[in-house]
Amino acid sequence: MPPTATTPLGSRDKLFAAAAAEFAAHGFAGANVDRIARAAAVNKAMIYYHFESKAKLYRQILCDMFHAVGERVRIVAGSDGTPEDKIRGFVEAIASEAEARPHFPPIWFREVAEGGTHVDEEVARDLSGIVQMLAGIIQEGVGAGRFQPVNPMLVHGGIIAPVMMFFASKGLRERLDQSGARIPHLERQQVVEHIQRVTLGVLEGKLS
Amino acid sequence: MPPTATTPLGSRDKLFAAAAAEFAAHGFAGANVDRIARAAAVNKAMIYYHFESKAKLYRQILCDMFHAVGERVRIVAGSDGTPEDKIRGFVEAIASEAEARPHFPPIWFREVAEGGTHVDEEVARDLSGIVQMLAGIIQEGVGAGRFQPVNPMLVHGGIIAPVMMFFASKGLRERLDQSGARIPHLERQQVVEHIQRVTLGVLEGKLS
DNA sequence: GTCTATAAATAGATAGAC
DNA sequence: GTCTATCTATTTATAGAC
Repeated sequence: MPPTATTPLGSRDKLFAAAAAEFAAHGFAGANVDRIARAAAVNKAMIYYHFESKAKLYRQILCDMFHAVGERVRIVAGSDGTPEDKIRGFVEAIASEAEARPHFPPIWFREVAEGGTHVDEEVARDLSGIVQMLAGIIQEGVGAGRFQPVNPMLVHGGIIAPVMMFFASKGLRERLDQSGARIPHLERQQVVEHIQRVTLGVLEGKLS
Repeated sequence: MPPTATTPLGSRDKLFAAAAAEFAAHGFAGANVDRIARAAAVNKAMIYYHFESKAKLYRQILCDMFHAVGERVRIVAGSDGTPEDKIRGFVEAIASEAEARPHFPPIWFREVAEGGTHVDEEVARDLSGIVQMLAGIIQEGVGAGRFQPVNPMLVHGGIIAPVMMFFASKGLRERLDQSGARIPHLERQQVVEHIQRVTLGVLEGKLS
């Protein structure tokens, strides 16, 4: 049972949240269970009581992350809007999931860098499901004569990569700012709208 | 003196190459100096002889990486092609640097995820220099009446993110393939040309 | 469910011979 | 420049009391 306004966070949930932040900031290998326990204000032994090991805890977080994104995308793909609406909805879904779980973009970047070492069958299904659903939206648009056929992986990369990069690089951009680098500022809404427009432009064949 | 066809790799260069691969695969914290030494077929103590510490070795690799990319981009920005040529050249430069140094995309993703913890002043200069040069190319195109003014960071993210993602996710895509996920295949050239076309479309105002 | 104390393994780093 | 042996700190994990 997830915590609500009336049920305070139990030790399990507090550890889960602290671990997500720790893994995002330091990666799997760099994450420290003592630090997780301290941040959660829960005894370290509780990690092993609830999650069995650092690795299983990490996998749990990965699973939760991609399951949530998959569900969110499923709603968009299954809605009754136009293909254009669904593309916009897909971009917005990824962005708002990234915002709701700040650990999502950094953990995903690290997982990509690591070649998906920790990606088990369940996560793999969620991941490919997301691509399949995007491919379905494109197919729908093509069938309706509104989209050009474009390799779904090109479209996928054109959305996921910059959205994740925007959120994951927040810390680095601030750091560069303080180093005196005059990097133009970016706003969330600006980025989302840009990617929506570009993706639709690609699919509607405005670039040829 | 860098190694050439006639000068075989010294222990320093062998360690450098092995370390780059190790950091790419496991991250800074996850990298293991014993493994680096073994992969380089060089004694572990030589790491400390040549580089002083694991951290300094890592910074050296970061520096080298961004310095090379910066130089490459400088050549493109300073060439005498049209702004369109330079945009295409910029994309190609990033892609071919990523290909020449397979450790570049994964290390960069990890560094972004970590908020640039290991980014020192020198690397910060190279990084912001790359953005400035891209901004300069855009400005040039705007001045010539060929480009619309677009926030350089939007353009930058639209290039760097998907190019890095394409190269960094190679291992993960293979992994998903073997998990039975039917993910469409992507070819390097296809990706580069797509991003070139999209970026020019954005700058030439084809999307409004 | 929670906590203390500690086992057991790993890994960064160095001394010192050659 | 290279190598062996080793020191030391860190860290995952568990046993066992409450």
